[in-house]
Amino acid sequence: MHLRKDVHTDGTPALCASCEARHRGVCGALDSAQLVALSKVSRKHKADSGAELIGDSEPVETYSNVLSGVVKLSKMLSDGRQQIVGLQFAPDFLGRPFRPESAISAEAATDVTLCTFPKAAVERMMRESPGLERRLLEQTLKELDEARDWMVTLGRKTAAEKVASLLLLIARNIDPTLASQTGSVTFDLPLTRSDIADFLGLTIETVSRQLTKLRTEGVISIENNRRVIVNDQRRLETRCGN
Amino acid sequence: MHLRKDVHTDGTPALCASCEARHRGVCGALDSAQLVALSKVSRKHKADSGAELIGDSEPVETYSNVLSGVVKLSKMLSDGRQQIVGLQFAPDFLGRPFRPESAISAEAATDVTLCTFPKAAVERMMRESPGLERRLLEQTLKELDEARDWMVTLGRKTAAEKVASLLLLIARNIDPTLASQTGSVTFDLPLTRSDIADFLGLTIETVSRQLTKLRTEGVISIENNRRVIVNDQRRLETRCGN
DNA sequence: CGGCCGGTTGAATCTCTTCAACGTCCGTGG
DNA sequence: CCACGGACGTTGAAGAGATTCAACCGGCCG
Repeated sequence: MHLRKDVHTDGTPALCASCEARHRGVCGALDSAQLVALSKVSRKHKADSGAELIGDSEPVETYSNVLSGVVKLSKMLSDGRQQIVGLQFAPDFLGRPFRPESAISAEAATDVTLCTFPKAAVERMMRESPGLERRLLEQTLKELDEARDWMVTLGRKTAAEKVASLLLLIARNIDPTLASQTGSVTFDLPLTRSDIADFLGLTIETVSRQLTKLRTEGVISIENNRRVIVNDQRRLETRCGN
Repeated sequence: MHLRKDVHTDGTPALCASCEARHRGVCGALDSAQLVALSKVSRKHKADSGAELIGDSEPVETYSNVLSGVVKLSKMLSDGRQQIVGLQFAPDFLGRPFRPESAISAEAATDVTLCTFPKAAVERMMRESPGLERRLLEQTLKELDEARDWMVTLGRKTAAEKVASLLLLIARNIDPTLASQTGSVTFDLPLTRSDIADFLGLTIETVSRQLTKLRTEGVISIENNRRVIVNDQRRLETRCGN
């Protein structure tokens, strides 16, 4: 492993010292002085799995960075049908700039750690620091790319391909250090079968059947219904239809 | 109708004088001097229906504004299955900042008029003018909202609801002056049955059947396979599942 | 212990797809 | 001028894939 000087270390607030959002997240656009200012009004806190972070069409007074865990973004039709429209992993930015209220709801899929800022503070900083706006634009473009990728999955893939695609998506995001490995990966599913169904546009029964199919075919192993071992990522990739 | 002074009229380049993108599009963020500078390197031109505007994973040297017509954005799986992931109407901005190549392909769904700029010119202007970056962020957020809305349609709606949703989407975008009217709307479908199928994640046969169903039920009328008359927008809305 | 939640599995059902035939429009060329 | 072919669209019948409904299992908590 190659060691190098961390250019961000000097004068960094304690709160931010070990924060991933300062490197790969939006806070990476801020200098020490700005970090100090923002850290004064920010709050690091935990939320349990299932906690509602942003309610549908409810005024939002804060933005957050996801520091650990997984947040699911979802939309619902009036009759209760639900669709998860995105998953957020550390160090994603959570919130919808320029809108008083969100059109989607955000819920903790697992226990999560968040760093939460008042909306006004972030927006003031956006005006002062074009770099922050740039980062936000980049994150938004990334999310747009992901959303469009997922539209292909939803519209054109079979149930088997959908499930394989989701496993690969999670494997690649849950622990980014293992990203695009070729070998085996192990992780705890951050989603229930019901969540998975809502993300894939399927029913829980179909999800269950496809998972057991992948298991009996030796592509994955499952322990305790939640822990998944992808025996060979490449083999999983071939089942994604891409 | 209320008349008011157009604050943008002074010193505007001839090319931009009547351009919708100067009001509702990204160019609205630019002052006269910037418009003049940009107009010197921009080119207004037409493309026929079916023309490929941005190829999949092909380097992109330009950005464009859509001035008239409809552009479809699509992605394809390796075996040829296709999904349209977005439609762009005037005055949408076309292009993917910060990426040397696009992950999607853009094709003229109808005859279109574009105003095209060199990538470098826009990016320089983005650095000089935070307002432009802001506009771009807003457009990107709008596209993200639309993409997520469509994910619900793809994942959770029935074929009938999908077709109704698409008709409403087009009715609301094709002529924005008629937006959210309650009465009847008439327009030419900018998409073939095949395009519609690729946007909705269906087959052309299913699309055709659902359209005839809407027709026989009196919700819409169809002339020449392309011209659609929505007899009552509210009745169409009730069939969208939202 | 009993009930509930999350998950799995089986059988019947249904929606959408697939395959095939047919109709219309339109430009081309004999 | 009309015949031909292709692009686009509609319709019908058969088939597949996912859903629905139901039963069942194991773990957890009051």
